[in-house]
Order: sequence, then structure tokens, then C-alpha cells
Amino acid sequence: MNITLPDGNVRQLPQGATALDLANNISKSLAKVSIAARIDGELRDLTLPLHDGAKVAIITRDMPEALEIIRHDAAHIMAEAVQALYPGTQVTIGPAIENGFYYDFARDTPFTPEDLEKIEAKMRQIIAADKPFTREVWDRNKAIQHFESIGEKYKAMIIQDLPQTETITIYRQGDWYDLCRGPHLPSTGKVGNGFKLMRVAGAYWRGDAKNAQLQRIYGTAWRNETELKTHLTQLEEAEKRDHRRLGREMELFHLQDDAAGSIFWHPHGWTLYRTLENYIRARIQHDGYVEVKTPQLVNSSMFMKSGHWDMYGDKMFRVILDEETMFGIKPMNCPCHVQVYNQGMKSYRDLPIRMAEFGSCHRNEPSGSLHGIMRVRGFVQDDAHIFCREDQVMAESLKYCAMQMKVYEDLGFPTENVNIKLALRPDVRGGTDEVWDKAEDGLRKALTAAGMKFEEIPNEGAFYGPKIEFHLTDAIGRVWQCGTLQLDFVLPERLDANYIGEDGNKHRPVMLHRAMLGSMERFIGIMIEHFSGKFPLWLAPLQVVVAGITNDMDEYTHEVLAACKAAGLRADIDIRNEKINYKIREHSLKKVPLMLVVGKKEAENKTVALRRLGGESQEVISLADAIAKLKQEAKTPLEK
RNA sequence: GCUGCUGUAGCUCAGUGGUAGAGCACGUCAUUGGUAAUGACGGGGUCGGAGUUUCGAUUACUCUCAGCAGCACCA
Repeated sequence: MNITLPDGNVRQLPQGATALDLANNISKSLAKVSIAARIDGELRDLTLPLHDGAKVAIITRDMPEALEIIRHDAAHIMAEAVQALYPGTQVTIGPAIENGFYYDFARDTPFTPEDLEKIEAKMRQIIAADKPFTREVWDRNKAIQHFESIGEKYKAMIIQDLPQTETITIYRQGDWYDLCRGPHLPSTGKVGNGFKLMRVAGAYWRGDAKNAQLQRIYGTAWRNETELKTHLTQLEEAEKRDHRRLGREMELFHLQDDAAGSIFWHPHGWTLYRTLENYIRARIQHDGYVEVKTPQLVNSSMFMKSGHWDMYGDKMFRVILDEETMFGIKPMNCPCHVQVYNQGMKSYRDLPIRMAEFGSCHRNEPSGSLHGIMRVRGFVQDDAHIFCREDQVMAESLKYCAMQMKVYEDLGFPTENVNIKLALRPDVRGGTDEVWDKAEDGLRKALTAAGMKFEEIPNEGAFYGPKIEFHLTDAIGRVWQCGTLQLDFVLPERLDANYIGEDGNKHRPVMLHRAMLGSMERFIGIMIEHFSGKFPLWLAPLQVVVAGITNDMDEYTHEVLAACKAAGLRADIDIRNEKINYKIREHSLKKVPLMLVVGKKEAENKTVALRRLGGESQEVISLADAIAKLKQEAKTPLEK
């Protein structure tokens, strides 16, 4: 039979030959490192017989697909180890994930960290035994019956839910076997030693909190021990960038038990916050927005009208005045903005109205979801609502997306750091299907017109409309939703917003909800991690430290400081009785971008020694030149 | 909210059924120095909170609060 290789070459092999035979046919050394095959585009076992005319690519250990298979195999081996050590534990699912794998087990007693060590040791035994993985095709009903009979109820359920057309395959490694689509490595030994069990956690069966909670064990797995080590080192490095740690070290903010989920901003952190806020303010002014400020405390009746009370009332902070009066602390700004809109008559000529607010919101987020300043209970949205006519939706969406990407770029997140998703209608929602069709299509068209790559995610939209989500990733790979654009036909209806059209009749405006940073707090957290605290000069809370070498030139040091401040630089002075090495180390650790060192020579010549953070050398220039230069460098992206 | 783990000085952490220790940080003194740690001395803790057992609890147990990881949630 003829087999086509990726390079187009055709090889002749006897009937019944496998991908492994093919690899051997090509070269012995290839066969040694091959672990699977891509047959007609699908990953398959090396030991499956090929068919005539198949297109086959041999997957070797160094290919990305290999890692996925290694991780999946590690999950199987872990499951065997767990069932050997803890009889009665049921297996459920165990996929490969980014950097590793996990397996969910059903067991009444949770696993302890000590259990993990034992499981890992057992896994190494199974790997050392180098048991071959073999594939078997089972009859669907027999498989269900079999798994039920041995008490593996979850496996039986999984098979039951597989489509009728799916072939039921079982993979065996020695005496142990598991339902699995495959493919697998030729044998357990091929997994190698580049893995480590990381942690235990609870996880709901099928990801639903209404279901039983399973015990999930996470592991990381790599091609070899060197790669594993590299990964573990990267994790340590990421920890050093953690915004919670840098926030403390750089004196940006702190959190404490008494106000769980709220932030105490310190002077440096608040400077950073205001710099960011002012940048956004300048941006939106430039794009024709007006800024408003609306109440924190709003009678619950407004949220009942808007529909938020039904959806989220239990997560709102409430202020009960008397038996009849209950206020909610606003969890978002939209209903309030509609109130501002509703004051006075609006003409079609007034639209679009782009109404912005740095809106302070509070939500009683579940305790387990709180995370540093990224997920908090008190936060500020760089929020805005664009009230417009239907025929303006496209233009407004495009205008917004353009500004959004520009802002991310200015803040150090070029396009490749941003993931865009289009979240479609959820099960529980307001508005008719017709309206949703229109809304979803509107956003889809806008994204396409803007030439932006996006992924559609079903069921993830807000109750009043679909949304475009802009996602950024933090230091340890966690993904956070920041910017958003939501198209809403529902709230204007519920809160009775209208305008007088060209025809003299009342019409409903469309509302575009949008935020670029999302929450100021979250965005600052992401920026801290993104820059490892080393902010671009215009954002750095403290831009310059003027440090004297000895106290003899204190007078000149003060002169330099005054010049910095006069130029609008955020500057501080260090004339402590410490050595210059000590001062440089200290301010470097606090990530101050610039230091102006002055000693005897500088004082005599009216110069400064300019040292940049992390720099090896320094530049001696006149004070006047230095100030002019830094003033230019410290300009915001909008000023440049 | 759920599962597991954790909570001792500002930070990182050690330790014990008989009222606690290190390094760094902080303070004082000496030192006035050229680009990532000068030296000496010193101060500092109701051992997250409440309760139970005990002659005695920071240590054991219960409850509670908070944090961490994951899951779920995220208008």
C-alpha cells in the first residue's frame, strides 16, 4: 500500500503495516524517537495499522503534539497509581492541560499533600515497569455494563453521553485500563521523569457547582527533567512579579482583614492610579465623551426595574433604612446613566451621547474569588454608555474598538497580548430572540469590519446583551477580562429611554456599554505584573530620586530636586548618611526608573550623573540638559 | 460559596503543653563614601479572634475571621 509523507513523498509498505513500521522504514533513529502519528490529520497510536493512501506524519518527542500525549499518559499513570494505593476511588476524567495534566477522582476522603508524594512514587514505579499501552475497541453497552459492575459509575455515565457513532476504545497499561479516545505512547516508560504532582483541589463533576465535588490532582509534565526544572524556575520568577508582593514592596497599596476585598491605596499607588485615570480621561475627551458622576446609594426599586435585582440582588450590598426603604450600593453604573440620559427630551440630533464615569462600584463577590487587587469587592470601572441610534451602532463600535486597541498599546499591551472573545446569549436573558439576533450580528460585523481576530463563546453574554471581551494574561498565566463592549437593546426599554426621531415620533436608543480597563484596580494589578513593577517613565509613581554622595553637596542636591519638580517630574531626594551603593541598591529594588547622582564633581560643574534602572553605566550631563531630556521622556503617550 | 492548606515581629520564616527566636527591615551612635548591602549597639510580638480541655494553651480540640491554590461565580 502507498503512504504519503508530509513532504509529499510516497512510501510503499506491506498491507497491515503500522506507523511504527513506517518510521522504521524511514530510519531506525526516527523510530526510536517517534511516539505517535498524525494519520489523515488525526493524532493516532503508532501501533495502529495504516490504510492504503493514508497521509501520515510521524510525531516525535520534540514536537508540540508529543507534549500533549506525554501529559495525557501521565494522567493515566496517575489514575492507576491512585487506584492501586486507594482502592474504591472512582476515576472520572483526566485531560492534558497547559503545562501538565489533572485527573478528577471521586473519593470521600480528600487527598493530603503526603498522599501526593506516595502517588508520585507509585507513578515512578509504573513508569519504570515500562508497560505497553494497548488499545481495545469495546461494545458500547457492554462497556457501560462493565464499568457499572465494577463501581465506576462516572465512567459509565461518560460512555452513556458519548454520541452513538463514537467508537468506544479502552486503553490498557498492564492490568489497569481506562476509557480513552487516545492516542497514547507505546509504553509507560516513554513518559519519562519530567513530571511532578503539584496540588490537590476540589472540582465539581462536569464543572457544575450543583454536582458532587471531586478531588482533582494537578501535575506538571515535560519531555525531560531539564524542561521540568525550567518550568519550576519560571513559576518562581512569576511569583516575584506577583502584584500582591510588588504592591507591598513598592509601597503601592495594602489589604487587610477588616476590609476584605477593598484596597488601601498608599501615596505611590494612588499616584499611579491617578496617572492612569488622567490618561483615560484625556483619551475619552479626545473621542467625544462627556463625564458624569452618579450616586453610590440608589433605592432598590431602580435595580428591580432594570432587572439587576433579580439577577444579582443577592450579591449587592444593601442599606436598609426602615421597613419600607432599602437602598443598594450600586454594583454597576448603567441604570444611573440612563437616569442622566432621561433628564429632558433628546432629539435624534443629540445622538450619539457618549457618557463616561469613573464609576465606583461594590459587589459582594464570593470569598473564594477574591484575589489581590485583581478581584475585589470595591472597585472603579472606567465605564461609559453610548446612547445611539441603531444606524450608528456600527460606527460607534468601530470607533470604540480602535480607541480600545490604541489604549492597550499605549499601556504596553500590543495586539498580540490581547485575546478577543464574542460572548453570545446566555440561557437566562432579557429581550426577544429577534433582538438578540440583531445584537449578536451587530457586534460580529463590527469586529469583522475592524479586522480583529476573535473567538465566539456561547452562553457567556450579559443578561441584557452580547459582549465583546478583551482578555489580558497575568504573570502566572491567569487570564483576566479587562475591556468589554456590550450591545444592549433591553435596558433602554426597561428604563424607558427614548429620543424624538426625524419623523417626530419617540424611538428607543441603543445602549453600548463599554469599559477599556474594566476595573482600574484589576488593570493596575495586571500592569504591575506585566512590567514587573518597572513602569514606563510616564506611569512610574516616583520617577526620579536625586541622591547625594556626601552631605557636603546637600545644597546642590536640593537644587537638582527643585529643578526636577519644577519640570513636573515626580521626584524625591536621598541625602541620608548612607553610601551611594546602598542608595542605588535600595531605589533599584523599589524600581525607581531614574537616579540623578550628584557628588563633588557634579556640584562644581552643575551637572548630574544620570543612572537608569538596571543600567550598567551612567551619563554625566548638565543639569539643564538632563531636565529637558527627562521632561520629554516623561510625556504621556497622548502628549508625545 | 465548595475542597484542601495556611495564619508566630513591618517582611521571610524557625520553634515549644510551662507566658518565644533568626535574618532582613526599624532606631541610636560612629563613619561622609563615587554607581546594587559600612560597622557596633538597641527597641520591637496578648503567637489571627472567641471558646473548650488542662494546675497551666502560642502549642490539643471546637467555632469564627482572613489569606493561599483550584473549582464555581464575575451585571
